[in-house]
Amino acid sequence: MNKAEILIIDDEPQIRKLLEITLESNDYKVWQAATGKEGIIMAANHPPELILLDIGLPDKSGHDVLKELRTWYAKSIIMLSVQNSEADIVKALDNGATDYLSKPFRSAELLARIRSAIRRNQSQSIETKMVCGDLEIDIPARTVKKGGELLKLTSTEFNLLALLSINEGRVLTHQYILKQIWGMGAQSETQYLRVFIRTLRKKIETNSDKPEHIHTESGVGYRFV
Amino acid sequence: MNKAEILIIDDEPQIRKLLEITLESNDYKVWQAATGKEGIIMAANHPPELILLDIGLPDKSGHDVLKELRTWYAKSIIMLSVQNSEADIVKALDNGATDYLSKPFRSAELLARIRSAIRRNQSQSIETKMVCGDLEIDIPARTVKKGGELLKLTSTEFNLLALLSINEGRVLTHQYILKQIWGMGAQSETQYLRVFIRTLRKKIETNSDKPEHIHTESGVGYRFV
DNA sequence: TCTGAAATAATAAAGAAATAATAAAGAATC
DNA sequence: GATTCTTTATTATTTCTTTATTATTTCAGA
Repeated sequence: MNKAEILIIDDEPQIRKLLEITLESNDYKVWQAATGKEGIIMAANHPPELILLDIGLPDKSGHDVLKELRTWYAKSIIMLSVQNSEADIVKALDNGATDYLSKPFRSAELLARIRSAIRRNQSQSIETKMVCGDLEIDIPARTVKKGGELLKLTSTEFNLLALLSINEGRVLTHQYILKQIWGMGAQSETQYLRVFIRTLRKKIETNSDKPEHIHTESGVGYRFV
Repeated sequence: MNKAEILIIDDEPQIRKLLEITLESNDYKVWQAATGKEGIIMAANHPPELILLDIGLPDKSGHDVLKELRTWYAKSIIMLSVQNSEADIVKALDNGATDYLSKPFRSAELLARIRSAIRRNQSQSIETKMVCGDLEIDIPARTVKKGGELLKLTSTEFNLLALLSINEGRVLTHQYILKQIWGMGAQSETQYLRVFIRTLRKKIETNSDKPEHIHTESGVGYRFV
């Protein structure tokens, strides 16, 4: 089996060294970047299985790097920060971080979180066929069945449903959904999204006035259940 | 197992004596300093697991000692204050104190606070998914479950609960919470906070008249337990 | 340690603002 | 030409903010 590749983006050499030793001795392949810019380039050239990203970078804040990465990088990103910056956590997680770890950290905990994050990457690609109540979604075949009967969805509708269902249970922000489905330019076109959510609900919900699958989180986004 | 070491910085000999007796009989190793200056030197030479710091010191104010310690000392600092000094307490918490106790204090409460503070030293990383009694808070997914059932919180309610729960056991001052959730401009809008605490309690507490999770610290702030 | 005034907190409720749902018509695409 | 997408306008809903009232806590003085 191939070693899973992990990219470390952190400006402190001793932290990078510590992470490198810990990770390589646990059979990961490690890549390193000292600045946000460098990290983004490395991730683009050679997308790793997981990124460890420090919040306090010299060139640009880790939050900005996170946002930039999240425009195209879908796998796990674990944020690292110094102690006592709880306010950063909610922000980072809102911007799409997978998890969060405060420095200094115990290596057992680091490894546990990395395993969990990588497992999540994989489950994303494995569970391509899912059953949610009366709904059956088959992503490779691009089909959706409700109560055994095939539904007719447009391409965009299907992409939207697939995105939501892969992230079952978690809230996806409007921004994130728009970026994923319509690309960078559409991030503020919330109205698009509403219209498509409407047509989707009409098709997949038994009663579209009382949606069971697609829940609205006012001010934030939508959640598939 | 080693005894945890606690440094007391207080000018009143009878208080030091009382603390010494209480703590040593509970299996802590106690160090003592009568002035701020002395305390800083002792802490530097031999960093303890926890510092108990009196706000009213003769040579320099406890606030200054706190600030100086916080430039390098990351572990817990519990402030001791006389009664009727909310302003001091708020100031101390905003300067990075872990907790506070008003003199005279009951020894059971002292010991409970010390245990909680020392526990926090040890688990330095912040959990993004936490279980508190019947509550389950998952920050990345933005979900809260009570007794296994999903609760419906608004965006602001969730942010508030996330902030409180990340700082479990600590008192967060009104000012701090307002700044974190509503931004700089809202620091004096204490009434906002009360209204949101109210709606949160209604949703997460079994009996909102007797809140188990969100405790009020009158004149100071709130504490999540 | 009790008591009452003052400060602080909790609560309810209504009005304002922000956000979301919906319908429907015009553009673009296949 | 039918389907799908985008835009606009309107209505509905949710959330936030403010105000007023009541309850609780704190603390000084007896």
